[in-house]
Amino acid sequence: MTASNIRVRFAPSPTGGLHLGGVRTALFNYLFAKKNKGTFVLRIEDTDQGRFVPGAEQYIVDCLAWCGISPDEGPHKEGNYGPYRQSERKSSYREYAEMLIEKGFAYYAFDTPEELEKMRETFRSETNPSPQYDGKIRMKMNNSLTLSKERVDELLELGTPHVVRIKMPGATEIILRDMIRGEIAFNTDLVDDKVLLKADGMPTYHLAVVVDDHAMDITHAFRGEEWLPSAPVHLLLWDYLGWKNSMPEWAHFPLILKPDGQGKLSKRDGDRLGFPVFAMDWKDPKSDELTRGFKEMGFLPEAFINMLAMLGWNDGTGEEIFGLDQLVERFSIERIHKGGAKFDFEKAKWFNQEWIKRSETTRLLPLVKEILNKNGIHANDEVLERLIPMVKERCQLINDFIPQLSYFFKDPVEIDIEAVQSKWDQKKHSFFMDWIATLDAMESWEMANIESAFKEASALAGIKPGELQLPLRIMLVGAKFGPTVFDIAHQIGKQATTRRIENSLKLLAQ
RNA sequence: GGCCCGUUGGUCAAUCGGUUAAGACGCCUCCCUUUCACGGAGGAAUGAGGGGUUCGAUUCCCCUACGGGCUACCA
Repeated sequence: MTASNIRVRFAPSPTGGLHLGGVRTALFNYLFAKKNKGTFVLRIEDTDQGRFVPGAEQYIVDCLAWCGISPDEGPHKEGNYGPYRQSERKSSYREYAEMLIEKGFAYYAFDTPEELEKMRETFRSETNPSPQYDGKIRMKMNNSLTLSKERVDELLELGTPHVVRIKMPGATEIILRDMIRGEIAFNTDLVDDKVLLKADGMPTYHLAVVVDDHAMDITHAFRGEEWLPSAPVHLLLWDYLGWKNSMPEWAHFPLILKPDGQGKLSKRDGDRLGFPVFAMDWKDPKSDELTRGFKEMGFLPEAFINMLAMLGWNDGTGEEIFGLDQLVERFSIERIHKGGAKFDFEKAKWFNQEWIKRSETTRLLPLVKEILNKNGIHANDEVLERLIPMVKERCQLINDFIPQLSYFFKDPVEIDIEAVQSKWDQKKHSFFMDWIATLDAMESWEMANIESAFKEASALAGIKPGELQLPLRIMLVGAKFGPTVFDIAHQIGKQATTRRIENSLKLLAQ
């Protein structure tokens, strides 16, 4: 087990809740790193102060921890490549931007936002709805390519706001080799002069990703498909900066799409369709708006991760239930799909149910206990150890343990009396009256005894036991669900059993 | 509009030129159970369209259609 020099990173922006797609990108990075005995780095891309949201970084760290895919290095776990926040690396970017200018691969641009808007307006047309700052128009703009050296120096000296743009070469074909998609060719004539360094001195993603991937010795750069169009810029930068030989291998992951309609999955879809999109609850610090997460909705992290891994990847065997260790063992970038996958919440819940079914009681107990506590039911471990195995296969979500377990602790409030009323008669009433008396006299409260007493009494009354079981269930549980009735009676005890029967008999008598 | 990526049942998907085109979710039927669930047995449902290449295309190529992404001093 020797450590390799494989290094990958997950590089989110701390702008809000951590989205499904983000977690999957992190997961695939993690799996690849672990599979290859490499290092998984977390880098915070907080270069946009306008979108920075306090608390979002800690939230990301917490989400990854919940999922069991914590980074080996990051802002909260220092390694040899820190700092891991781009805002703290700010000073390093400008020198690279200037190096590019010196080499003639980039230039200063002094155009104001208004001038840029004006440019877009004047060049906008039917055939060109979004004009770019590119090779065709850069000579018409306010930059160090069009201004005299003296004027540029003067402007810089005056502290005039400016950006640095890459000077895209003309008529060049750039080829990206993608581990999933193979070779993809781009024509540089069609790519614009992207801003590399913003007026506030912060780099854009384009510069930062290259500088930092290089600085952090990243060997494999994986990200979402939305980055494909700007890949030629990144490729060029690796070349221009003189690092071509150490450029990482690339892979662009397919997107996770909306279950209905089209487009990539967004937080709004979750709100609209009633399922979570974020890993954990996220409370926006500005609006105080709370967005529900998979964790709080009752998902096991094992299931969440498993479901995510199978969205856009599989190992070809047809097996679907994998723990993190198995995923690490079987994972391969090459088997990731090219096409996007629509998110299916029903399937997600199925994964969770499978994991609940397979989980040991000791795994489930603290989670069940917590959720019960929140709902005013304080059960001790001993009781829960008996009860959880009885109901767990009926639960898709951890939260389902509430209805499945609460009648063991509290008499049902809502009793589906209508379910028995239509077939109710005096004979059945007498049966239950008699049976209560029998129960009362019973000295050993064991399930077998309860059941045999029930069968004997029903034979005596001349009613099929089956016809009496449903009423009994309604009396004890309040509705048509739950394990064997005699099991329930046994668990809740003699007192509760007779009390619940009596209460229901009163209701039926009305 | 341009550029790029994609397209096997409703959804997730296997197949890497020759299969009755797996499997899973969901749906339906039945069995187990006079509850619900689990479990078991079945069922309906798929290669976007058109050209090639080939003895043979879901698989390779081209075109079209459709879907998606990008087209910010956001990532």
